[in-house]
Amino acid sequence: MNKKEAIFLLNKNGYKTTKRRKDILDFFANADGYRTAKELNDFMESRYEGISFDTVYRNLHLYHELGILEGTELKGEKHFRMKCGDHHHHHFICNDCGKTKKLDICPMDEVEALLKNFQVIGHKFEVYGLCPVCQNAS
Amino acid sequence: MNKKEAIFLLNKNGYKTTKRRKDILDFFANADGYRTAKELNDFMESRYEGISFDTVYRNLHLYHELGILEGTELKGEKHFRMKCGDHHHHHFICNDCGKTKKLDICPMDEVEALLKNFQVIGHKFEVYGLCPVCQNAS
DNA sequence: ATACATGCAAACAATTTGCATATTA
DNA sequence: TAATATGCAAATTGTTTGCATGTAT
Repeated sequence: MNKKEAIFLLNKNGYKTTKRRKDILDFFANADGYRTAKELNDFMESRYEGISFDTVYRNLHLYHELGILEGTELKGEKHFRMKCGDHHHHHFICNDCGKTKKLDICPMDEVEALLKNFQVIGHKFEVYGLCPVCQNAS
Repeated sequence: MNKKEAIFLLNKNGYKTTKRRKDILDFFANADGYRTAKELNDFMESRYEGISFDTVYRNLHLYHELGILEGTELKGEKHFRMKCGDHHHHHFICNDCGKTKKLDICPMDEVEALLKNFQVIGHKFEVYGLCPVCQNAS
């Protein structure tokens, strides 16, 4: 997902492209990894005098609903990143900077065979650690 | 982990075995799956007039710290279950009842090969869906 | 012009803390 | 009895809502 596609999705669903919404997309486009509502709000505060947390939350929720962002829970906090929608995959996620690396492995084929009488609806596979950059920093 | 081992761990670390703590262990021993703080509190309220949420939270936190319980985020809420400590594995988790089925597959061997310059610290692999019982119920 | 978006304030929910009292070892 | 656990009330944090005003289409 990139900014242009996201704006198309917004308009298609009857939502307006405001300056704030575009800046939120810029933030995630540059982030290249998982970010919290707080981090986004800090960024937005640096651009707008008196922006409020509700705008941040409302738009995070909207973007998540529209499939522009995907969310996960890291270290007890909700994190979001731009959804990468090409094909199914999982991520390595850096504990320090939140950046991600795509993992082109999915264990579900093997697993489904073990779950004959169970209805599988979804799954989560995430690997955590330190990326090369953050290893050197610490 | 069973109740006896948990109490041993409590004492070993200088914590006392109160009636409430034993009941919390009973709750998780019978649950056989993931439960929320709210569900535990409801159970405790049925046994104690005027028990307070802080006792529940404090003990969940303590048990988690001691490795008696393990936690995960399901449907936006923190859930806990008795830790099963024999050998490394993952779980199928029923979206309805929270019960789990052990999955004796771990995809990490394959994955580590992809992460040569990354320091892997942990991982999460969970499968969600409906167990046979809950499929019939709905 | 109309409908949607935002800021503000307030509400709400989940979780944590300080302190006096009660309980365990 | 000495140290830990609990209940209560209040504080903290994260998130959501109603409403008047502002802005995009």
